[in-house]
Amino acid sequence: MARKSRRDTPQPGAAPLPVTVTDVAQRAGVSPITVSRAIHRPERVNQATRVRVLEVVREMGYVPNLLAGSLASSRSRLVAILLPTLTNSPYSAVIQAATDRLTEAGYQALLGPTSYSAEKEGALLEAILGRRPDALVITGRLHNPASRQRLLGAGVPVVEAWDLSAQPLDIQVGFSHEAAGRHIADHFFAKGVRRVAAVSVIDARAARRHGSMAARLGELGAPPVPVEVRPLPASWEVGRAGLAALLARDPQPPELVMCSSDTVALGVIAEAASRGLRVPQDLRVLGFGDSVNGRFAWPALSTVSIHASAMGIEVAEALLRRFHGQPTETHVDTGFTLIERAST
Amino acid sequence: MARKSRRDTPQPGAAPLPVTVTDVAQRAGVSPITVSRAIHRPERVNQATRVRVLEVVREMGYVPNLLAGSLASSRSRLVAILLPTLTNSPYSAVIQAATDRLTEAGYQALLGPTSYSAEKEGALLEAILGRRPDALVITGRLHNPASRQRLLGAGVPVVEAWDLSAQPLDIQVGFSHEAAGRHIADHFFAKGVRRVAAVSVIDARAARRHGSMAARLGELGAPPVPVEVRPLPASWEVGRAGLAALLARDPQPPELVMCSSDTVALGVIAEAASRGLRVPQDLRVLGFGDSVNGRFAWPALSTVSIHASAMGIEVAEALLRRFHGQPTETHVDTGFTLIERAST
DNA sequence: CTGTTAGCGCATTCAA
DNA sequence: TTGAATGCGCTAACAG
Repeated sequence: MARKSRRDTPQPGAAPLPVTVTDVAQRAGVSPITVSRAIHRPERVNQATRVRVLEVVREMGYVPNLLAGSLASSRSRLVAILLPTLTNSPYSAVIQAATDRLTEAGYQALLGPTSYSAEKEGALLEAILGRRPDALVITGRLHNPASRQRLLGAGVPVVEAWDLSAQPLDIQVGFSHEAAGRHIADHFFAKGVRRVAAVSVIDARAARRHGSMAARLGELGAPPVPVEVRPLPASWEVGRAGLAALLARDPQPPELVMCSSDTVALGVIAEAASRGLRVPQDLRVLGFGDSVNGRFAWPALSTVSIHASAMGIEVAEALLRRFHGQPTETHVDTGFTLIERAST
Repeated sequence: MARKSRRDTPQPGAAPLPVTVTDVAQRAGVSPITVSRAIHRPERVNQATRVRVLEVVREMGYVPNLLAGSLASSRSRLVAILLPTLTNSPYSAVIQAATDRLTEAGYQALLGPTSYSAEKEGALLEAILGRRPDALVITGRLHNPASRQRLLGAGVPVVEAWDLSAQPLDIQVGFSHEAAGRHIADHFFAKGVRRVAAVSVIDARAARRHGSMAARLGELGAPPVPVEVRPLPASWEVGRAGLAALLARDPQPPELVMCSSDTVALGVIAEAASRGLRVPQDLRVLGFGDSVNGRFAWPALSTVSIHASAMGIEVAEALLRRFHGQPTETHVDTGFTLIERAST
């Protein structure tokens, strides 16, 4: 025979069974569905009934089982967010903001770190899709192209956050690296800066930035931009060695060094200091990301801020609109801001 | 009448319904339970059957609905991890390691940022418990004491990660701030260091560390330890102002400045540099957390490393043991290591 | 080794 | 405004 309900014969020694709608309903003298409504659609329940039911809910410590609720309603109120890693993620501020907003709206974030082999990425995706999230947010890149296909087939809204690229899966929220590069060129050219160099780690996005900057400077008539590219990870050492290499090529320091990140920029500043070069008088330094300054209060680092909070909120808002059946734009540019501090 | 199955009359225009066990079972010519077993307990299924079923699974792109599975089995394979915030969390490395290990073992991490009002913390907990996690991991502190009660009542294993405190909820994995303080005292005293000062943000844990260090130094016969305590957040500025204040009190620099974090320590180093004090020749500087060096390759910062990865793995292992019904220690000390770099 | 039966806890649908 | 019946998709328990 099949199993009998665990609730039929309450074992004395057994662990206390979690309270269910039915338990609450019995105590309150109503049907289970009325309890459900009292919680989720209070306006559709008679005031007196509602008060009584909610009182029982409180005193019994009832916590609705969202697994059951999700299964029954086919809405999990779960938004899965893929990110490369929890530590040192440039996306964490975006994710934090998105999570906050989604939480307000009654959704929960399910975070999935993808920084494994492309093979394990598949397993992760499977595990995530198995929870039937109402949407997916991707930050960083998917290693496995098959994963993209799988997402498309899942019939779930997908937001790609951070940068705007050519092949959107569904919704994109981010900024344009090319626009950032051009903006930097225009800004400093207008200030009279001509001789510009770049120090960067090996990174396709960083390359798009300094590539666009160099191209724009070329259009404006500035001299070519020497670029020092060095292997990951981004560290102070990259900046130090980068500036050293630039100066080895040409002893006259550039007027501006554009860096692939704030961390690298700090290294450039350190190297400049050790050579007696004053920042910004002798050498301007531009970082990227505004990820360092807030934490370390370094006054001499200019940077490009990418509006992480605004971006996260846009991610959430776009999804909420989609959930509510409202029309959704597929391309949200949250822009960036060039922040000048003492160094420039 | 009650609703009819959505599957009864497949609407032509409707979204494609997700594949279910039943769909797979029919195609493979077996019963649903056999499909379930082929996936989760392959060893209990005939080789030929299994191969055939898994083939159908693949070709139909079947992704098991974990909501339904969890509901039926009362095991969600979800481990909820509470953390203060995603950004700049000192716990992120611990969480990353724990998540990795849990993922390997077939569990998923559900992250919940608690950095809201104590009131919202209750709502977050409710939302999390509603997913019926198999365990909870807490990093940082719960704002609301009522939350602790709620957790105890939930009948779910709880791990408190990071530090060892007096009142364990269930399992604790971490290190002792007092032991760290004493270790620092013993270590530097043995090296002949006597005049020690501390710069710290307002933080109970940091206070436990420098308090223990000062007490131990007192026992050893060293002079009293002046302490500069400043408001959060921890920044370079704290370290700069802290050292300046110490030197204002006593122009002769201490032999060692113990800082509440690496960030603060970098500020002390910067301030020392600006005053022409050599680190470590004139002044040794000790940070805490080893959170900065890996990213910024700063060679002159000694620190206390708290073994975040090991800690995260211990968190996961403790839970896995508990899940498997094995005896669980309630107090795992993952220790710390004093890392000396050029600055000391 | 495989199948049958029933139930996990809730929300949807329809009826009263 | 409230309730009854039923199904969401899966797995535990037992029978064969």
